[in-house]
Parts: sequence; structure tokens; C-alpha cells
Amino acid sequence: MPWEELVSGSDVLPRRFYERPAEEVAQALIGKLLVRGKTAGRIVEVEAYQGLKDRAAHAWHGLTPRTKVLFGPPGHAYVYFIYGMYYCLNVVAEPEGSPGCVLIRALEPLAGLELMRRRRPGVSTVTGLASGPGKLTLAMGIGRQENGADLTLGSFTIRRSSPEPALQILTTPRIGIRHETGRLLRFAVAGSRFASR
DNA sequence: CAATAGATCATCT
DNA sequence: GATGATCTATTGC
Repeated sequence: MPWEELVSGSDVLPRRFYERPAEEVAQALIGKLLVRGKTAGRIVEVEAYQGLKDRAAHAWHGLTPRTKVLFGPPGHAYVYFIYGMYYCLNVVAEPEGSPGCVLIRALEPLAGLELMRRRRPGVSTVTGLASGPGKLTLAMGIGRQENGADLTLGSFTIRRSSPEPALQILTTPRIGIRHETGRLLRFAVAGSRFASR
């Protein structure tokens, strides 16, 4: 899909969209558009992290230099480096001072596919371009520089598409964590080939 | 197919 | 000094 058409038919989500419990924001983000520069994709998989009351969350230990952004105002990006190799993208949720967030885990690529392919050499299928938290940051060129970015302004945003597709949402436990594994805080588009496994 | 190993480093104890 | 919100290649059935 042409980037211009995609963006002209969509609206940036306002800050108040993010100012509620992380679990609600996570579900509401399914189907929304993540746009960065000339690349864009539909969010098909997310996980909610509930801050101080969630042992699996980075913010569980409290305010540190790394978690500072999580304690700030909602609607900003929290990007962290993991396993010595990858970056993961989160969106800060809940009112300022309450460090809830939503991990973006997978996208259906919609625009800028050529650029994404160049950033993911060796990946032959479109489904494999952004079907995981580390993969999507590579495909969209997201790194340290984006930590703290305001997602309600500028060229890095999350948008509501019109019309919004009617999507069946699946709820499951979160992936790759050691604590709080029983909580049903992962949400994905049912049957999506673009979600992670 | 499923299971496993290796890459590689910021962050916090 | 250990750990981790991962990915890929490789091995074994």
C-alpha cells in the first residue's frame, strides 16, 4: 500500500488514549498503525506490563536511570536493549508516575517494504520481517535514539486507521518471562500469520 | 517438525 | 558477576 494513502486515511492517537490501565491500552492497540518515516505496519501482537505490581516488568524494581521514561507521561516510546543484540519497543501507558507499558511484539508490514527488506537481509518472506519484538525494531530502524520519543507528534507515531478492521483478539500468557507467567496479558490477532510463535 | 546453542552487552546486585 | 520482555542457525528425529 502506498505510504501517502495509508497516512492520509489515519489519525494520530492522542495522549489520553494511553492514559489508562496498561491492559486496556494493550488490547486497544491491536489493529492500530505504527508509522516511522516511510515505513508502517499494523500492530498484531502486544503484551501489557503493569509496573510496580508486576514482577515481570522492568519498572518493578522502581525508578532507575533505565526506567525513567516509564515513570514519565504516557504516549512516549520506551526502547531498551536486550540479550546484547536486540532492541524492544514499548509504549508508556497510565498517568505520569504510574509506570505501566505495552510491548509491541509483532507487525503486519504495510508500507516501506523495500526498506524493511534491506534492513532484514536474508529474510525472504513478508511474514518474517516484523514477526517478533526484536525483528520489528530492526525492520523499522528503531534503536536507542527513539527511547523517550513522543508518539503523538512528528514522524514516529501510532495511528487509528479508517475504517478500522474488525479483528478477533486472542488472549494468552506472556512470552519469554520468568515471573508472573500465569497472567493473561498477551493479546494477538487470532490466526494472524504476522504474529510471533 | 522440535529442541538447543551461541551471539553479546546494558543493567542492576 | 549473573541475568535477560530475542533471533537464527544447526542438530536430531
